[in-house]
Amino acid sequence: MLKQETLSKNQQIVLDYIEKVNEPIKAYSILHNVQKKGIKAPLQVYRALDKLVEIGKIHKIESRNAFVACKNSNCQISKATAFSICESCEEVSEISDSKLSKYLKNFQDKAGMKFNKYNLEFFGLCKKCSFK
Amino acid sequence: MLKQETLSKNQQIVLDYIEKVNEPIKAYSILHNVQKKGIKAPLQVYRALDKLVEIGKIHKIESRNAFVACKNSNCQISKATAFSICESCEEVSEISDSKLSKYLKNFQDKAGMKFNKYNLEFFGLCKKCSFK
DNA sequence: TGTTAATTGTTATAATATAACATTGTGTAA
DNA sequence: TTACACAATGTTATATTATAACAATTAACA
Repeated sequence: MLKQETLSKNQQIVLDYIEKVNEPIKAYSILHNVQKKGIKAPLQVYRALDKLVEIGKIHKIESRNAFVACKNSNCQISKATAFSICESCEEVSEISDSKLSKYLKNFQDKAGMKFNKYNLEFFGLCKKCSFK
Repeated sequence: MLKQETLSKNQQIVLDYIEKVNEPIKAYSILHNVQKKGIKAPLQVYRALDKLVEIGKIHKIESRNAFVACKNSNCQISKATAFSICESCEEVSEISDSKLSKYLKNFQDKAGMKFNKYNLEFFGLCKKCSFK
């Protein structure tokens, strides 16, 4: 079988919802919100999430156990992710900085380990929150 | 009250164990292993973990929900963490690379957000596993 | 010594995620 | 077009990770 070109029903339902809310959202929150579409159980959501992460349509914000839609149209950098996270309002935005990604992709640790993936999460206060 | 200089009893028990195992370990695994020391409940472990993370004695590997002792003696960089993670054997090592940390500390995103903390996790195969 | 904050102990429960198994759908090649 | 292989689905149960709430105790220090 060739690499899947179209999403399955559940995958599409979950992706549609994540793209609609446009902010990090948790698995059980997704579940509550797609039940009207016929998805009834956590596993149905988690399986869709797994696949969507795998193909780069969404990313997991590890420190928050939440998922966001990928903002890099064609998802070429799904194995090289960076986010900024406001510790006050929890706003998350994906960082697309070619210098940063180039730097990290080429990073070699002292043990000579070759990386094929990384995830970077920055924490701080967003502009709005830093003036409060 | 001044900043705490000595660890509390539970904090010390948990830290001792984490330092002894010398690899990432999960909260409930810690719990099982320190029950002989009188720690009975998850909360006792989680509270110790929270404090130890806060003061930089340990770090959380977010993608694995596991905790490791900090390798940087005086823990000055506890707000700037980087790890390499082998996706095969799950070996984790802390990266201490002053160029990398300098680069990331000074990174400015396009929204002008000022960061006070970051966590970076690299994934790949360690030397041993890449020859299997 | 009185006050405040940190820590502890304890029970219960919330939140996140996977196991196991039976069934159905889909692409492709004989 | 049938048979195969694999992906996806549906379902129930359960595992794993983490916090809420509240009472009691301990430690620092003005």
